[in-house]
Amino acid sequence: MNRLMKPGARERETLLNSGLLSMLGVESVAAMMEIAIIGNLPARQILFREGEPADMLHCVLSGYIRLYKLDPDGREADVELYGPGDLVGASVVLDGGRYAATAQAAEPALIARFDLKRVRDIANRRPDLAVALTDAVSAQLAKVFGCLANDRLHTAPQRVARYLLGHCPQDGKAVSFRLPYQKSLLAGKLGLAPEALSRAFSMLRDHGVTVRGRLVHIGDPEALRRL
Amino acid sequence: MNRLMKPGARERETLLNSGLLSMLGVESVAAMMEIAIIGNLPARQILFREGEPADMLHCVLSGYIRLYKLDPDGREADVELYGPGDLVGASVVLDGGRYAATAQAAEPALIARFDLKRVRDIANRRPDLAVALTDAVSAQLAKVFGCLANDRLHTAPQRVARYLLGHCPQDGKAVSFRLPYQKSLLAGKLGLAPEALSRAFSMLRDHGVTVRGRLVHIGDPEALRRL
DNA sequence: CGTAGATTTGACAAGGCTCAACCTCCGTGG
DNA sequence: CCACGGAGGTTGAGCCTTGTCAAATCTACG
Repeated sequence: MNRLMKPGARERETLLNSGLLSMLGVESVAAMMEIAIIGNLPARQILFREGEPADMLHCVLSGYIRLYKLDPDGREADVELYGPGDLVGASVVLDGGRYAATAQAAEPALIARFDLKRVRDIANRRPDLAVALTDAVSAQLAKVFGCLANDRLHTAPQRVARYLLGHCPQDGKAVSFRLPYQKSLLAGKLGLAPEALSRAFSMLRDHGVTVRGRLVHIGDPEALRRL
Repeated sequence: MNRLMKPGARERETLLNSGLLSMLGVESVAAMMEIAIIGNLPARQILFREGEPADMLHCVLSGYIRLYKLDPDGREADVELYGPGDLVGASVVLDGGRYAATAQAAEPALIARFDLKRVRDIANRRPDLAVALTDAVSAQLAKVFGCLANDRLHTAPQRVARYLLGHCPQDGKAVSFRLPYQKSLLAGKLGLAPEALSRAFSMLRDHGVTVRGRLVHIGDPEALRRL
């Protein structure tokens, strides 16, 4: 990890808007700020590995962090992709616990780190933090349930269509936007091989979806929804 | 729901050993006991449906509760299977939240219900409850991560082998045991069609696994692990 | 302008779902 | 006591989807 530091004005600002801190009272925010350490991760840097004793909680400030599990044979399966504001490693607020998966910076990223022991100390004193943590983890759980069901119920083109719809305004108008990360990352997030994602995109061409690089244009959101 | 009642001696005993209550101090246990309502569910009874406003937290005392999500077309995908001691619906300790999936008794079951508002009240006063909730939800999150990765990395026979190994003593000796529930439930839990589970079992016959009804015999756990 | 990395495409094979038939317990009622 | 019927489970056939490997392109950025 490069350049450890105390949060400066920029970082405090971002942290205040993060999923966790934004739910806290001023005193808990202050306590968390007190123990926050900002770190700058180069792309591909590992934050922690599956099975290691968990000693840190992380919050993404910018960039993306990929959470994945390894096969005995070395194959990887992504289980989550965290972006700005997300809590990483919340699956082990358990003390004495171990990380359930490996976390890696998918691109250069800025994160805040909190010593897990100290977080628990604060949580034991300040219920608002404990409750906010529960809420954060609950939300992640709900999201993963959705992902699991999505995997089991829908084909690749359907999953991609859903993903795209999730990034559209809900009115039925045509839209364009930029994918927030590489396609290979998106493929992993959706549980697909990159080739399958590519093929899914080309099938969606027949349904009004145009992709050039990271730029996506959706001609008819309603048509996508009908897939 | 049939026969609502205050917990009797039997139920208090079981509750005390549940994942959540066993981590609490005596006063929090008392507070939770105070608001617990015991309910008796016939098989197939729905506890709550996906999308409904969440107002209750549940804890399984006996039997199994299946958590699943529905497709627009009516197909179901199981996302979790809760047994005795497990917390159901923890994915929404969020206030104002909605249930993320539908919960149904897979067989006649006994459960404890807690009013979610009151649980939050207690959690706001007693950090040990808030922290215990976080731990419970974290553990579920870690489990689902495992499930998702398992789905994406392993074939049907491999998933079944892993499941069986998870129910063996870890020494390498041969063992027999009873499946805790029907095969169709197990299939859902593993993300398989019942036919696929059946075929997986028959492939595992070549690796020392014998299945008759719910009785499973594993001749050589080590061989299974090597799959 | 070149190179490393990212993406696409094609050919294949394997894996798992669906449908449909059959089988095996078991409990019920004649 | 036996036939019947239903639920759960197994088996077979065919098809669709997706992972894998290899090669061709493409793209970003130094």
